Amino acid sequence: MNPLPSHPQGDGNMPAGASGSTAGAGNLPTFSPLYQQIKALLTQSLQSGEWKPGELIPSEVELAARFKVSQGTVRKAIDELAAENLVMRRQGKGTFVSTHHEERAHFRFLRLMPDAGVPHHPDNRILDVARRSAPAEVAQLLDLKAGDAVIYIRRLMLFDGAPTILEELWLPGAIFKGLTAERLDQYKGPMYGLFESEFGTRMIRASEKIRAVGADASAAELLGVAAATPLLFAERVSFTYGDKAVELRRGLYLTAHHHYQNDLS
Amino acid sequence: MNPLPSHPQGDGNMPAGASGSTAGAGNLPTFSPLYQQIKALLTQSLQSGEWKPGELIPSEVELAARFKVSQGTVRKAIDELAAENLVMRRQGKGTFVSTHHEERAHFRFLRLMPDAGVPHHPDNRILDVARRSAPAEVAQLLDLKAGDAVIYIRRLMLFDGAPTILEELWLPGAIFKGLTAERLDQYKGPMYGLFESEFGTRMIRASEKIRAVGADASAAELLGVAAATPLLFAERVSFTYGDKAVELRRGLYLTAHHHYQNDLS
DNA sequence: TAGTGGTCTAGACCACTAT
DNA sequence: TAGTGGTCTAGACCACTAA
Repeated sequence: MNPLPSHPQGDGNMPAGASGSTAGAGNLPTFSPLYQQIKALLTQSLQSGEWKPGELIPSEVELAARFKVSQGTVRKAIDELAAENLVMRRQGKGTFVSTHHEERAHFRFLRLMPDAGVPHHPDNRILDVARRSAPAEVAQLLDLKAGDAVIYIRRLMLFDGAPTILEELWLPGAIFKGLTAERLDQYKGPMYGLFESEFGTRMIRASEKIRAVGADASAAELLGVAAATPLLFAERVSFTYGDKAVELRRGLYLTAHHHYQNDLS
Repeated sequence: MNPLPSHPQGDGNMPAGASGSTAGAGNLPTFSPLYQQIKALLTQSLQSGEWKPGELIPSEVELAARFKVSQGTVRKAIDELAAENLVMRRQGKGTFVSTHHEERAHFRFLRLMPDAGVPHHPDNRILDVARRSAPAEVAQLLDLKAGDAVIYIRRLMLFDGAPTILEELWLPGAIFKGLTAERLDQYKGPMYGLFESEFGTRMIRASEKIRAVGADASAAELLGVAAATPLLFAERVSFTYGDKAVELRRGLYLTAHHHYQNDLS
């Protein structure tokens, strides 16, 4: 069956043209190019878990047959997904669902780099895991209702043994049910990898606001610096498919021997 | 004349295929797809000033005829240039060379946003303009020799009347000959616009390293805060075509009512 | 109405990977 | 050798803009 709601194509001999198809007869009058509709369908399959992180998705020819469009149209849809880092193309092998269990993904969201030397993976020390009800401000940023259950995590990250990042995380309780300190302690690697594997929630985009602040007594002690030491403060909201917020993260970065790297273009 | 060094195409009836053409007979054995070669040629025309910022470039069909390739190949080349913000496509009108004289370009490189309200253009107050010889560190970042002539600029930027950014700039003297305090004072709008219009040097990419620091006496006074107030410190190196460094900028940002906005993907 | 970029198709061949 | 993504062509029609 054709999963596309009536796009103007007949026997396959007549080009469809760029006519943005309408959604059925008398339905929503949404117009969009065919490849965008294909892209949306592919995204749905990613979101639903039909194709899981790290897995191979069907080939372009197979998808073209399934959707009854040309390979070029499927290709353009996948091109955009690849540009958004949702999938990865590998010539000769196929197209794979992106995963946070890859070296290259690790440092795309960890922007703190050493001033000298090569980037290392930090050691994590979980300080706190607790189930709480969301404060108003947290609830608003996570698109929850104030008082909804959230999981609160506090951790210290050490680079080469030196405490460098102090982070607080708030996660929607409904999604991350059963996340305990033990599981966090056992887990090696980036937290987004755990979220993806254990909770089926893959972070795909984030928005950060960065400021400079002075260390309070608690942060100063944990980071091993004097009180009022200037720290970089980053507030991050992460989103999964459908622009759904799934994490609020507030980090204090010690930038004595590290810097936040950003490339503008 | 065919500006492409012998790509394997005959009478125009035989598809060229994806064979990366060699550069002439017995020349550099560099292989690259046709569209990448076209892209390089287009970039040359941008760099040389054949098409100036804001201007319309030739249409896809005209370029296809000029280079003796199909329109689809030209299209793919231009697609990449558009993705890199070197050109802007406008349906029905044509493809235009990007320019810093556009609203949308202003805030792509000015990442400091007000915590509340809409972004405003800052007022600039030039504090200092001087011709100097490049310190070793500056020379290294700008890919100059230590002692080479550089232009040093110091300025204060005010948002809604409040001093918020204190910046130092180092520019290669050879490129920005004749840049005076008067011209900087007279000029309204982003400095990159002036660089582009008056000096034919267009910034297209930048790399920033960000830290938190405490305000020294001088910065504190100019920004109207107490000494040791935490400030965000951003060191930026800007590049023009060919990854040539053309600016070193060091800014201190007061983040009491503003934040550095960054989107990760 | 003419010209531009935007979409879509169909078919060819290439480069790479695995069997 | 078969299958995958990558490149290239040729031609059609659509959406938008301006004269």
